[in-house]
Amino acid sequence: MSVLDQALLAISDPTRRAILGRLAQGEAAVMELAAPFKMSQPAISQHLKVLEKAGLITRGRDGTRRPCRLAPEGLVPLDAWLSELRANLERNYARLDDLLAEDPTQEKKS
Amino acid sequence: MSVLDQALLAISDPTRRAILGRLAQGEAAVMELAAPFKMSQPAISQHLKVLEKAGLITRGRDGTRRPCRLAPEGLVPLDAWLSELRANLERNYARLDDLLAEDPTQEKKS
DNA sequence: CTCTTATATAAGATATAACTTATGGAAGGA
DNA sequence: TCCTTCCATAAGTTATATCTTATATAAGAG
Repeated sequence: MSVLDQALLAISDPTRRAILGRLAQGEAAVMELAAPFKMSQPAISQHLKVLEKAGLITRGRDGTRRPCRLAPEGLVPLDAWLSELRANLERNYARLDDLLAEDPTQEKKS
Repeated sequence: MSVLDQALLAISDPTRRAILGRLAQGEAAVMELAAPFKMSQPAISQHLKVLEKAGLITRGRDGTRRPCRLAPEGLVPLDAWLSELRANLERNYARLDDLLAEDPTQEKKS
């Protein structure tokens, strides 16, 4: 599974998106991240593992706590994919515009 | 499952991303979309159903063919989420910068 | 070392995703 | 009408995601 697959699969889960949203406001440890949810702590730890593997967060050590930080670089492959998709889309639109701009009853060569 | 969940889950699959990539260059029917893959045609139809439910493609009818088109509006929720995440991140950075700009040995109020 | 706190891991249940093959349906051509 | 093409749906299989509870581990306090 590519890093892009992993990142997209990771953020397709609303719990994990909420976690990232929280981390965008500053680092937080597991208990703090788990607090807003009805889920068990192990469930949150598992979500964090998914986010870490996807390169979307990093984790440190502070005594017994494991503070998590958002890793914005993890979004780069997603940005790149979106950009490429849109660039191709634009090229397609431009091509269609060119076709319409030609006089269809007169011109024939590309 | 929210529309954002659906869109992200949809594009987390490399086959579906490839299909979207192909459609970015212009509309195409199912057989044409299936051609590059080793998968069966029903598998592609199922992927297309996922993309359609996620609002990422639309489908027409042209005789016996079902031409598919990219629906860029389907990416709007994703754009919105990414923007908000980054806006929060920026706010966080700005706040940290402010804290550092204060003289920590002298100032105390926020 | 013992106790506590914070977190990770293991094991297991359940749901869902992603394929397959087989079949059904819709539209056009002969 | 019959046949063919294009595509969708059904049913079944296998893999994986996402929880749960129970337990292990890591680090500091006393």
